Amino acid sequence: MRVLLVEDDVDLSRQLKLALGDAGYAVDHAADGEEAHFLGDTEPYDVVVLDLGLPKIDGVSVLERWRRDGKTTPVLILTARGAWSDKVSGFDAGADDYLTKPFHTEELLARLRALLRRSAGIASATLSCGGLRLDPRAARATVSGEPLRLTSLEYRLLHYLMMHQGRVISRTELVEHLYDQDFDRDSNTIEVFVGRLRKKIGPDRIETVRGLGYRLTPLAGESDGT
Amino acid sequence: MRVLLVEDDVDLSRQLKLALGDAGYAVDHAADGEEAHFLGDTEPYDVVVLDLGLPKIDGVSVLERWRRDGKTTPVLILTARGAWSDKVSGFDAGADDYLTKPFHTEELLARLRALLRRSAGIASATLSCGGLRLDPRAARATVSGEPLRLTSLEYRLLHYLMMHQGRVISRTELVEHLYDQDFDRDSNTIEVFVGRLRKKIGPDRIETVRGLGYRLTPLAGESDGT
DNA sequence: TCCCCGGCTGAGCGCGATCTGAACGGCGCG
DNA sequence: CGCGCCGTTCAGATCGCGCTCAGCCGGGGA
Repeated sequence: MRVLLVEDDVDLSRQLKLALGDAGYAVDHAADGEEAHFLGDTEPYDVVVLDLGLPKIDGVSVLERWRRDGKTTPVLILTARGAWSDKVSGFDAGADDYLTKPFHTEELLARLRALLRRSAGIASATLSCGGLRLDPRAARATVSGEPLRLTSLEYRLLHYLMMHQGRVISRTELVEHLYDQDFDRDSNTIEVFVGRLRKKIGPDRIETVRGLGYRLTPLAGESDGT
Repeated sequence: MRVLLVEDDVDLSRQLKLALGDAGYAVDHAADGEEAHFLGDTEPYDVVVLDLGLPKIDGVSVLERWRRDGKTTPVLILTARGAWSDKVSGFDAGADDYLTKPFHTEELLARLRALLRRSAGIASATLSCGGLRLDPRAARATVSGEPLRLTSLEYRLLHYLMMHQGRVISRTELVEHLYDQDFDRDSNTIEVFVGRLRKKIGPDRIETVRGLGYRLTPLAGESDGT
């Protein structure tokens, strides 16, 4: 999952970037509204954390523009305590959630998880597919009850696949959502990791669709509608 | 499905060509308005992605000419940010959708799917015909619930047939829509692939109309559940 | 009936896509 | 500072796909 963090306070943004990174997100950071707007337009984020008090262009304006352009990426707004009007206008502008500063990193993470879940149209807090099960809260996955030992990237890969199970995901899409901006596009890391993941969760789970990408096959008996 | 990509920016067009190819389209590329106009006149595209700022002939003019000539191919326009007047004149000229640069590849793909669906007069996001069902979003097809394992070309073939079920499709038409420009016209690949497809979806689905082509027969008793 | 033409099919080939094992280099930790 | 873990790279192996070819079949007209 890839997140755009828009925050001008240097300390806070560094701290958040770390926390988000630790939580397994690929993080891009924008320090002002202009940069935020550009990045959000350019890169396919899964979710945006948007501070409102920003240099150059105000957060609300950035959000408004995105929405006017038809972007539906979930946005979580950070507001200063008591800045009530900000909150309202933020929601009006199309925010999906908000959080008042100061806050606990934990809460931010929880809200992000919820947002991602909602935006993927998934009800339950844990993902499952066949004997596979993944709990974003604990960042832990199991195959038929057995806990898996996954590295960070393996986990992220599995997470993304499970969020979009049944769909063919192109290598490009994976790269765009697992990594942040600067990443060498022609490299076969994805293949390598798919390989490693297969070795851990069983070879039949991830189907490769030649010329298109990969698909995590939801075995029969799944509820979850698209 | 075959798409004409009209874009003069070298980097962007290369990137888009890749992405479109990945998504299973046959892609032709025109780098200026003249070429675009010629290709659009000559080849039967299913959809056109048209950049507006073009050398030689402007995108809007190209579109206007096509429309004047009676072409109804859906056209998606790419505009530079904020070029509002372009957008308006683009719509006036007969565009079906627009996207402002920069944009996410995924959004372009989603909009193209929507356009193709709309242009075929199909409401539901998934195609169905008899026990056959095809979901373009997941790039997956099923026969009476059983998932099919189709190769890229088999899938494209089936997709095209299902989009035009009930109509006789000539071999030429198939070739023109499944491949890009340079393709050896006297070859029997189509027959081979029809054969393979029949083997996978059952022999009675695709009817041969001698001397004319093939027809996918929509059996009686369709309910179609979205 | 025989021949011609269009369509069908099984086999096989070449290429590019994908996989995989091994090795490298950075980083954190003891 | 040495060790182990991890992400990445590379090169060779492998495999599947799309295409061609050649022969077969079946229908229809002469």
